[in-house]
Amino acid sequence: MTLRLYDTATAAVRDFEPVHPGKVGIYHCGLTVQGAPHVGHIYKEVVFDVLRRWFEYAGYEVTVIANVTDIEDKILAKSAERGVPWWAHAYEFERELHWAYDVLGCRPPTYEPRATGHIPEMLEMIQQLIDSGHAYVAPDGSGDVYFDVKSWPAYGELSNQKIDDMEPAEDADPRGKRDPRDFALWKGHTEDTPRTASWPTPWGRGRPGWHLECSAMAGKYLGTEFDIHGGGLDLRFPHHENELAQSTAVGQKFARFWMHNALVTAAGEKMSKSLGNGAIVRNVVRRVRPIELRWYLVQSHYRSVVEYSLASLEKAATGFQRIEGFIARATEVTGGVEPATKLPVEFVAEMDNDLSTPAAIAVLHNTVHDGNKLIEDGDSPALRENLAAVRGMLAVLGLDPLAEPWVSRTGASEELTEILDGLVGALLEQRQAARERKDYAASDEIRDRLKALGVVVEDTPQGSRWTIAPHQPTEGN
RNA sequence: GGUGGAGUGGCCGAGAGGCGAGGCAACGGCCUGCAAAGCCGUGUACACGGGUUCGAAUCCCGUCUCCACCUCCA
Repeated sequence: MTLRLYDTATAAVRDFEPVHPGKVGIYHCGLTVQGAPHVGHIYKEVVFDVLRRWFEYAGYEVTVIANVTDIEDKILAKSAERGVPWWAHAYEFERELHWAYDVLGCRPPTYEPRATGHIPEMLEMIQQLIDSGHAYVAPDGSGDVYFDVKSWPAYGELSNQKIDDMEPAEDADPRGKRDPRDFALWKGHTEDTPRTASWPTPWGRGRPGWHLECSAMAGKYLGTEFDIHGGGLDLRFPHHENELAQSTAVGQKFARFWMHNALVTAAGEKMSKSLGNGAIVRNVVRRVRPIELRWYLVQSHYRSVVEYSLASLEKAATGFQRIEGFIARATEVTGGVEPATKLPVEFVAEMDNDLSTPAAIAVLHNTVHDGNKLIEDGDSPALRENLAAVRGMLAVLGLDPLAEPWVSRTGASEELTEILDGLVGALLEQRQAARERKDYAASDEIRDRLKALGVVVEDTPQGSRWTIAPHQPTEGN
């Protein structure tokens, strides 16, 4: 069974064949660091983190490049509004973004180039495009440089559109464009933006057009032909279309596969359209644990829209707790096992099938179900194998609760955990004594008081065990 | 106007011509002092109208609704 992936450019699932055997190069468009990331932003990162882990499971050496767009019109506008330098604004949200990636258990890319760090590469590319007749300096003296879409017959190939059918931007200022559909490679400096947001070029001072940075950086770090280019579906056009045009116009083969994750909606609308803070990652992880948010996102197929709501998120969290409960109990019974490095064939088949995480998760659930039955007979080789498989499957999704980063985020130091274990243990001994003398009022009171503190007590044939409730109860929605 | 995608049981969410994915919730049972957890069982869902077929959620035709993109977006 080979890995098959959906390619937006050809609108079909096909076998993945690496450019270089045993290696994979992935470029995915990072974020424009203009504001606090919401669930939709983080979805892209989770999707590509799972893809990367899956390639690694298959034994590939993976290089992941994800850019940071740190100079762009919105950044200039928003920073001006706040009265903060644009670079401080960008950096603040770059850090916020990294925090969000990290808290969701997304491993950092191999490298994360910033647009402002690649101006020379962009200028070189612009010159090549001008020399080959695919770009022109605006005749209005603005310093703008545009890509000439009419000069590139393949333009529209990625999004399957014909130039003549496209609706020209209504409100956009045509400035010095030959055709309204031409797009900016470089934007000439204007007096209403800070001079620090401009760089010298042969065509005058200015700043990068949005699309060019990705072409320049993908080529620099992954080569003129690489395996996968990804991003949110909303980037397909114009961003990725334009990247493709630029890069192929300078003679590169560029990406073999284009992968686009579906968007996250809230109340039926694309998340970035619906304002409000409810979906900002930093706020969401106050309601559910980050691992539960990740689980929720991994539960749907990456090409299906995720209709976000706190209610469905909390239900998903309950489902994950079932799995965690099994892992905790099975680990107690077996003394713990390492996650499997060879996963169940059904799971592998689903993941190989264009990352069918929902079906793969069904396999995971079935395995947990079997494990819950095995656990009744105590420790056994079958149970160990089962637990290893469950953890292995979760690991590849970035969700093994006993692996980093989750395991070290229990929130308490080892000393405190020991103290707590001692205290709860003492109470449980008292409760057990009460139960033995059939003083159930006393025994239930201990259990109730612990529960009120967030400590859940369960009686098992092996004795009473306690766990900390996964999250503080939330009131309302 | 152009290009794509979606509508599945109370909820979430796969599947893409024939054996009831899976989860959450609910109900009954087992276990338990009672719980919790787990296990066993309970469901006749595929937007609507036609058609093709022995057989359609899946294919075809038509209709409705929703979403995304068309140079700011993950």
